[in-house]
Amino acid sequence: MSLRAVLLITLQREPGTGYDILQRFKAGLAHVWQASHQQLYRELDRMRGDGLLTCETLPQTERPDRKVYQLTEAGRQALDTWLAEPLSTSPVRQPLFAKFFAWERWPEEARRKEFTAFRKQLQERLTTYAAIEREWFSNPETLTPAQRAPWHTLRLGKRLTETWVEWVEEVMEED
Amino acid sequence: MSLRAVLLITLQREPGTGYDILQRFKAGLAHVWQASHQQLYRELDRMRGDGLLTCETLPQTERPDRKVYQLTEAGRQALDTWLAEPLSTSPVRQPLFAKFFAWERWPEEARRKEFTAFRKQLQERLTTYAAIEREWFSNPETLTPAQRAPWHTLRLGKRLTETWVEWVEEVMEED
DNA sequence: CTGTCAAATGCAACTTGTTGCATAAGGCTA
DNA sequence: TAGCCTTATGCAACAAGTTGCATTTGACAG
Repeated sequence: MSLRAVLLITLQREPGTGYDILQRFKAGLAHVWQASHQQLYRELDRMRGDGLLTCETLPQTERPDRKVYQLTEAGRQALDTWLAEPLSTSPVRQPLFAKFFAWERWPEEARRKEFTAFRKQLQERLTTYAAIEREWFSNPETLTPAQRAPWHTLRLGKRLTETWVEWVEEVMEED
Repeated sequence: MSLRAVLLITLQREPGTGYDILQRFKAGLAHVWQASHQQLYRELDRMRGDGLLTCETLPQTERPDRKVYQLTEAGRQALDTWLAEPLSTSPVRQPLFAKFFAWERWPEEARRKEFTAFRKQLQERLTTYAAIEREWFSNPETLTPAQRAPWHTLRLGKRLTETWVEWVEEVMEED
């Protein structure tokens, strides 16, 4: 259901095509949700089938046609219903932690590589966050509550990632 | 693949039945991996089919039979292969963040309820962590590296959860 | 002039995870 | 004595996510 909800949210803010949404996923929405183009196109078509979206095909010369999706009244209602009901907790799945539980069989070199690569990923993520913050939230005091909300999510993402980095570095140092 | 890996790890430490593993999942492994009994039984049977596990049926009077699974050599090898190769990054999926992106349509009351329930979950998680810490890691200095590793995962879990709690409280206060 | 990238869409097969239901016997509680 | 909990296993249908492949045109690099 959650992919649906995310699509309802982005299309409610602004109608668009599968490709558009993919770009949004790569930009600011990247720390909220990620999905492949296959998944998007399939889900959009299903949502249209379920009456949550309308689809308008804009023919283009020199390019494949664009299919612009837009919320219907049923779509807006579905979104409101989803917002109103509390989220269920998602199951814990931490493959990295699993490796820690097999410490004896985990070769030292592989371990080091894993930690290094992982820290690099985390630091790249921090760079991305910083870029988003600069571009969209340069002065947080002037934001409206609705604009402030996504800023909060970014702040948390940053703090969590920092916590991860500290931890990996501690583990690496000790190892 | 990761569920497989987790099963290989737990069964390598000690052979057991699907039900046993389910209990381990509820106890110390709960902050690493969670899965339903249906998933476990199905996966165990497939792994046996793939030659990673052997299965011995212990008949019990007055109870359904127990099927004790144990790693084969191929199973140990599969585990080592998995440990040696670096983990791929898992896609971001944060339904709560998604709601923040629909702030205007998210009714205040639903928001408050969500935050309160969420904070409660986080605090319960912290309680669980504390219990695990008391039971298994009461004096960390005396641990061997292999015992120390899962303790690290617990520490990170704790810190991340604390970060979440701080954040939710900030957001609640501001809202 | 060949290859790759970007724009734009999609199908098909597969794996993974969820939900609902089922069985069977003993113990415990109202 | 009826109903639920625990032990112990599973099937079947479905939903969600992944992987591999395919199409069309223009632009740009080597």
